[in-house]
Amino acid sequence: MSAGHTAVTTTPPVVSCGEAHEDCGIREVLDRIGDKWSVLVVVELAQGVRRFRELQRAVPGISQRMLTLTVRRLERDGLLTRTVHPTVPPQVDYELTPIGHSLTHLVKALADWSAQHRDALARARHHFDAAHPDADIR
Amino acid sequence: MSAGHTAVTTTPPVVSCGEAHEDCGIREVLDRIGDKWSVLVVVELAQGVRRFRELQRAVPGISQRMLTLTVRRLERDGLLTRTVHPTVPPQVDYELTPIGHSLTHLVKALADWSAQHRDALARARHHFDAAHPDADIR
DNA sequence: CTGAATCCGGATCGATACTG
DNA sequence: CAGTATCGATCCGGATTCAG
Repeated sequence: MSAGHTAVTTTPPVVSCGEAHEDCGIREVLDRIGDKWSVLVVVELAQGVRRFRELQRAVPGISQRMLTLTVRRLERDGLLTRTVHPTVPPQVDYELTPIGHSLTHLVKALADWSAQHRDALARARHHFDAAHPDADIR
Repeated sequence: MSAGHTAVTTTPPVVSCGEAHEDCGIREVLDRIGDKWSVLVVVELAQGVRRFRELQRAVPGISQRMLTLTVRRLERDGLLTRTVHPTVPPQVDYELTPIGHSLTHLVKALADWSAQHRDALARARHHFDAAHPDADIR
């Protein structure tokens, strides 16, 4: 056990993945809802049952392909149910499961945080860009 | 087990982006912390001040390039500060700003949700994969 | 209406080598 | 130690077309 230098770390650990950062499970969540469309679909479904077209209209910009993939993945993870009505023309209803609904609370926390710090973030970014005109960050 | 669903018909709109889904600001947040490494870096920095190498060791798997890009972006958004000590060899300290710290609460919510539903998600996925062996979702 | 299949451009990420 | 630069693989996502 080589002593080495003792790092100064006395900060109230709001988050700590057990002892090691070990990922916790944060990555798991973000891998699921961190994509471009999942949360938007979840937000819309938080309002109630939606059909495929309704979802597509409610989430402007999403392509059929992406909507299909998104709802399929959400279904796979048990966050929503997919109900096919054997009618013609076909009708498919999507609805959040209880777990999916519990996720909306998380999304709300995200939205709240965003609303609260949006201005500060924008200012910080503007300040940084002014100080580093030729930064290749973005 | 009480039979019959207790008809949660009227679900309280936990999240709703005003009238239109209009994105709220959820996408903004996810565009920032939804990437592969940001939250892991934030989690590590939640423990205290860290140097570049310390961060890299604390987040196994991250490359120098990705760590550099990640901390630069976080700095740009005002989530952390970067302090260069004019010593030799060079030493650079990274530390969360108050805003960055406030983000850790959000991350904790994510971790909690993940821990709480991880099993259910895994079961749902397993069940789905068994029912759809040839689904091209993943 | 709902969705599958295909093609393709861009973004992301990792590995490696080099610098101060 | 703390980066920067370059390259290539991979993935994500959009547009289009076809099908039940």
